[in-house]
Amino acid sequence: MTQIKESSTIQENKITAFNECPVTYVMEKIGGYWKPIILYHLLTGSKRYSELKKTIPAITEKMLIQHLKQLEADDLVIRESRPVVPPHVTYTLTKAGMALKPVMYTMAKWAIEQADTNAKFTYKSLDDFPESPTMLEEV
Amino acid sequence: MTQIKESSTIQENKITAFNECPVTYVMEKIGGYWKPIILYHLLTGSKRYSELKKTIPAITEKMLIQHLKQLEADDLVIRESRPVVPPHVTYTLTKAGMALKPVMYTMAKWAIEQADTNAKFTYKSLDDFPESPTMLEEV
DNA sequence: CAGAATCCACGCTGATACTG
DNA sequence: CAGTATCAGCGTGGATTCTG
Repeated sequence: MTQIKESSTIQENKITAFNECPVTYVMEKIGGYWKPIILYHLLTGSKRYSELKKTIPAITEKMLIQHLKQLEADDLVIRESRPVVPPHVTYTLTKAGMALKPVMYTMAKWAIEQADTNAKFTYKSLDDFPESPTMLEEV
Repeated sequence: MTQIKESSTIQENKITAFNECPVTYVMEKIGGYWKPIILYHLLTGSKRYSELKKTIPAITEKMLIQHLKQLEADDLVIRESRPVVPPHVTYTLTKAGMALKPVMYTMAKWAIEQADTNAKFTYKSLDDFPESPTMLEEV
């Protein structure tokens, strides 16, 4: 799954920025084309692998698996597999993953404010965002 | 300065995610190793090019210029150059750039909460974050 | 059903050298 | 002082094929 080499200058700088800048830290966790979308869908509750694939048709299996693995390694999601035939795997957000909700909400709010004239964001709008009473209070 | 080709599948998907997902939209604006750091320093007020370079020693000139140009193209910073010798160029945040403050604050807060045991983030902590009375209220 | 493995193209980043 | 130009390396994402 495309291992990351630990050497090389670019990784050095990545790690440096990662350690120095909390914003970069967040980017590393939820960056990439698909991670926000995956997280978004998991915010509404646990999902099976096939459900995620169905909900995000454009994503390739490799990308879905890869990002899910990264999210799992980052302790943002929990993978539960039942050793049955056919396989049954569900993905659930951890507490840290749930705590991302206000972060993503804040980002989404800014994005929509800045780009409201363009009427973009067919995928997610603030209205689509999963409701949570604690979501705004905790910010 | 490394033009982006408008074709290719990867850019297609990038644009798709960009249009569909506001979180990705934000990432595109403030993503990259250095942009958050640059923005962070500009949050404290306008800076000259040489000041930025001095404050962020690890960055190469190319990366600094490149990211500043992108930030300018994204209407996050304003570049003001005085046609004198020696050149005098200052960079200032736009309103949209200033509006990123609560976004970055929220992200930083999450990052620090998740990683507090590691005592990371020598560069920025919540204490270092520029104070602003409107910052928390608007969120 | 839920992956794993391989191959390859693209663009980002960095190093170095040069300029008005 | 404030940039530009060029070159090369690396990692990421995509397409395809295969498996328990």
